[in-house]
This record gives sequence, structure tokens and C-alpha cells, in this order.
Amino acid sequence: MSEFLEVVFNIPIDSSFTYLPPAKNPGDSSTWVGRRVIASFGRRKATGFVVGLKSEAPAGVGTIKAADRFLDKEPLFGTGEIELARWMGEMYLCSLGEALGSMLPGARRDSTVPAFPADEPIGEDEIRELSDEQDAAIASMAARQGGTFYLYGITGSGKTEVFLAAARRALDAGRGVIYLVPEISLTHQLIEAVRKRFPGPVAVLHSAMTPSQRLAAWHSLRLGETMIAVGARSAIFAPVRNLGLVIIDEEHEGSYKSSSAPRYHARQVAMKRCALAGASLVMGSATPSVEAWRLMETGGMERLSLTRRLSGGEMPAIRVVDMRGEDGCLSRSLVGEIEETKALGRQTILFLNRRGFSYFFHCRTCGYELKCRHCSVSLTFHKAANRMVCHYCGFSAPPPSVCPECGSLDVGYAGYGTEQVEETVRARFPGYTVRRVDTDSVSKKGELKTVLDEFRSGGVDILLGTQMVAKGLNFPGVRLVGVVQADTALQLPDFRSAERTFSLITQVAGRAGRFFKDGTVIVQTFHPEADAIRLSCSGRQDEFYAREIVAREALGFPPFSRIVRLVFRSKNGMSASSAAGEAVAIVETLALEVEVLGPAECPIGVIAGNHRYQILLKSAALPTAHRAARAVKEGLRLPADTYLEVDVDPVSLL
DNA sequence: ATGATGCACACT
DNA sequence: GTGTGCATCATG
Repeated sequence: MSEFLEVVFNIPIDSSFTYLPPAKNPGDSSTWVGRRVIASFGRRKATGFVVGLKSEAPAGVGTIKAADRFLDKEPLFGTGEIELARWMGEMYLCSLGEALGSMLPGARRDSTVPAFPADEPIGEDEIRELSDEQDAAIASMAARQGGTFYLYGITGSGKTEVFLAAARRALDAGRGVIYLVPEISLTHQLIEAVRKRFPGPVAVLHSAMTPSQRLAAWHSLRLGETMIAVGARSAIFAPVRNLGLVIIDEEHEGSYKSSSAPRYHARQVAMKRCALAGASLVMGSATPSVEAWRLMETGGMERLSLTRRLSGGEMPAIRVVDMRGEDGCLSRSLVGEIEETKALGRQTILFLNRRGFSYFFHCRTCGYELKCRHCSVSLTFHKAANRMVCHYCGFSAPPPSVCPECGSLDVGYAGYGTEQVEETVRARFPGYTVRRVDTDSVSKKGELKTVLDEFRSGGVDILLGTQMVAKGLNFPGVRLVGVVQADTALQLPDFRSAERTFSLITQVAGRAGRFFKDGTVIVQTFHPEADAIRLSCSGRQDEFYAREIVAREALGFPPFSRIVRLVFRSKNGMSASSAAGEAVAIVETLALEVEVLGPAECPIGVIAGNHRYQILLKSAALPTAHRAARAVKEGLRLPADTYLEVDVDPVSLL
């Protein structure tokens, strides 16, 4: 009956191709779908995925070739996974073959985005009595199989225990579980805890595993030998049998969004997978994404709150230090606290945001910053053109020489680099041992561990660096945590900058409160009045979300609209820029309810010699933005040296 | 994606 | 006349 294979390849074309089964060892036709094949494709051999069977060859095709051989003994994908891949193709505007290619474990390495260390010292032997709140959360989830839940709880409130209890329940019902964590290095203790708790093997999907190990884990899940998969973003594709529950820990983390095509979001894929499988979804964080918060408010997701710390410990006092009128990057308060900490024989951690990649107009007297009047994101200074430019819509203005707000002449372009802060710290504290960790200074993996070990043993007085230093927050010697420039993230030309700033401060404070109760947190800022700073430092979370949602609605940004971002990339700046211009022209002929922002140079205008221009397609309804993006993909003839990147629901607009 | 093809322009 | 660069096309 079924004589032909329907095959797709991991290339950006939508059509499928028809082959005869391999002449050698074709086996039973019921095992064909979901296996990979090696087949002649044009003049070369290529690996394809069998996505279906056909009883007839399509009309108008000259010769139907036979596939050379199957690459796998067993299918890698079931019909469920193929259905999910079809959805991904629609959602993220890629081909079925590209979607399937991204689902395979270890096709590419996950980039290591530093994340905060795990909340809980999980895996401790005795299982603590659960609190009333934890019991209530577990009961709510049990009452609604197939529901979507958000475990909203401060650091140390016992989210992991609730996750594990929910996993236990799913397994007891004979259903499988996927447990996602933001970064694979955080899985270690979790895996131990899961192994201890649940007899039977746990599949770990790991970027550091060899291909054969990954494939073995994959097959063991498919066969139902293992019922739990633990891993980073791509583990959402683990072929868990009879999926009953997906857990997403630290839901707000940006690493859940893929940074290469197809640019999927694990949270979004999880929602789809759970809907297809009738599985429950539970995510958790102390600082939910604004999208998630909005879903909780509108009833799309049930909020389960954990408000109390199990082992006591309050939110520490956070001191907000106004940097206006301070000299340099270290305020007098921070210097004083560092000295006192040293005198007590304790240690200091200084957080730096990522180095500014360009310059923002900034008034040192009143803190005023220049923002785009259309997009309310910071304008950045372009030296060559001598203009302040908006990277969303392309708006530009001449750089002011006096502050438009207060008239002060003490204006400039703000932002200290990490090196500059290090220099200042070393000069100010000559007798202290200072270590810096960031991606530049710790090139090798072991180097970070060495510095952290040195810090743990007390041999370092001041540890400074980017988010990586969060791993030092639970060391006993720490007394002082300083966020040196809380504003740098706020100034990024990105509509999520406030959300990220709020999240960083809240996470730092939460961990500080958990691990060193007698400690101090200092947040230095030029904008003590900004919501993201003010409301995180005073622990008024609900108020921050309420205000941020109002602001997003006023400007029509997500979750009140959907954005598709098109990036045109070329070694030749002119090619990229003109392609972006042509794309706008195409969209404008469509007469769709879609707002086109740009073309504008990307905030990071050149990466590795590639010039980048972007347009943003914004629409109240996703299908409209989809349609516009598809029209560009199909209608635009790109020169050979120019590439188009499509990002649906972008998380970072840099 | 990638290899093949065909056409425009340049140059021994 | 032949070679180089690119836009365009097909891949079963």
C-alpha cells in the first residue's frame, strides 16, 4: 500500500521530497516514519527525515530515486513529535526539516548564558515536612490535570519540593515528566535529587554528552525505559512517553529562547506540547516574565503563591544609593561598607552589568537620559554621524550639549566598563585582594571554578564581575553585595530593560537575604525614582508588574502586541541596509494591520564583520505579523552575501 | 543549503 | 573567443 517515503531536509525550503525505501533492508513499513535516511539530493548526499508515507508518487516528477539507507534502526520521532515540528514551522517561520533538525539532541551546543545558582540546596537527605502553602499548591495542581500553573515564590520558599512532588504524582499515574532548568550546570544537584527520589533511570540531556550518549538517552526515553528527562532548553523536545507534566524552573531566564534558527522559546513549545499531550505545565520563579504575569492576571494560568521562607531569613535591607553628585563609580556609602566588611574579616561581591556596547546621553546632575519619543527606549550615540539614534524606529536627533531637562552643562555619555571599575576598585583599596570574573577574564571553564574556590576559602576580599558572580552569593563569608550600576540594563535600547533590571535586583536581594541574613545590599543608581529600581528595592513586586503592564499597554509592546523581528545581515553594510528597505516596501504593499518599525541599524550594528539592520513587525494579532514576515521571506530576492534572520517574539532586541 | 546553469561583461 | 561574477533555478 505505502510504497513511497515522504522526506524533508534540514534546509530552508518548505516542500517535501518523495523517495522509494532503500533497496537493502527496508524492513517493515510501519517503522519507516520518524527515521532518518541518507539519500541523493541533487548532486549530493543528504540526511533527511521521513515524515510520512505515500501510496502514489506526486505528478510531474521525472524519476523517483530510492533512498540509500536508513540512518537509524528505530524511529527517532513519533507522529506526536512530527506534529509538534509542523507547528514549530508555522510558529517560527522555518521549514519542517529545520524544525526537526533543531529537536535532535546536541545538534548545536547551547550557549552558556550565566544564570543564578539554584535556589534550594536540594538533595538533602531527609525530606522536610511540607508547609501549608506547598501542600495547597500541590493540591491545586492535582485537582486540574492538564492545567497550566505558576509557582510564584521568593527564593528559598521551597519551589523545588513542590516540583518534585508534582513529578512524583505524574510518575505514579504512569506518566512522563520533563524538567527544564535554565543552564545545564545547574542540573547537577537537581539530577542527584531526582535520582535519589525516583528509582529508575533519569535521562539527562546535556550539551557535554557525546552524540552516542545523547542518542542512547533519546532512545531510552522513546522506549519508555526512562520516564524523566532533565535538561536545558532543548530537553523540551525529549521524546518522553505519555507526557504528563512539564516543569520549567526559573521561567524568566532568557536562555529558554533559542538564539539560533529556529528561534523557539521553550516556554511556548512547552505550552503547545502540553496541549497536544494533555499534560500539565508548571513553571516557577521569584520574578516571572511580564508575559507570564499577564497570563496569570487574565486567567490563562493559575498562580500558586509561596510567600514564606522555609528556613527563615528576611529580605535584607537594601540601600539605594543615589549616584547623582557622587564622584566616580563607587559611592561614599559603598566605600564605607566595603571597609567595614573588610574590618569584620568578611567579603564583598560587586555586580556589574554587561559592558555597555555604545553610549547613552546622560546628565550627571539630574540623571536625565535621552529616549525616543516614539518607542521610549534609549537613544544611542553614533560618532560617525554625530547623531543620537533610535534602534527601533530609526528616529534620530542631534546630540545635546546641555541637559534638556535641567540645563546643566555636566553631561556626557554614560557607562563604565568592567575594566574601568576594576581599576578604580584596585586603586581605592590597595591592600585588598580583588578578583574579577567575566567572560573576558575567565576564558577557560576551570578558571571560574578556581576563582570561586579561592573566594569561598576567604582568600579574596572583593569579587567583582557580571552575573557569574551570583554563584558566590551562597558562600558563608559574604557580608556585602553591591550592584555598581543598576542603570546599565535600564538604559539598553530594549523594551524589556525595566523588567530585566527589576529581575536582577530582586534575584540578588532574594539570594542575599537567604544566604547571609546579617548582610547588606547596596544598589547604586542615577534613577532611584525609576519603577524598576524603586519597587525592587522595596520588595513591592506586584506594584512593579502592575505599572510595567500599564506602560507596555500604552506603547503597544508585548504582551499587548506580537513582534516579528527581521534582521538583515551582510559583510556589506549597503546590501543589508537596502534589503531592509526593500522589505519595508514589500510589507507596505500588503495593507495589513501591522506596524513597521524601522529600518534601523541593530543596536549591535556590526557583529564579526557583519553589518546588521532590522525591521520590527508589530501587530495585535500574531497571524498578521506572520503574514507580513512570510511575504518578505517569499517576495524578497536577497543578494548572495545577505542573510535574513527571522525572530518571532524576540526576547532580546540587540 | 548548495550545486548547476545561463547570461553579462572583461580581457589575452 | 574564453574566463569570472552574479542572479536564477532545481533538488524527488
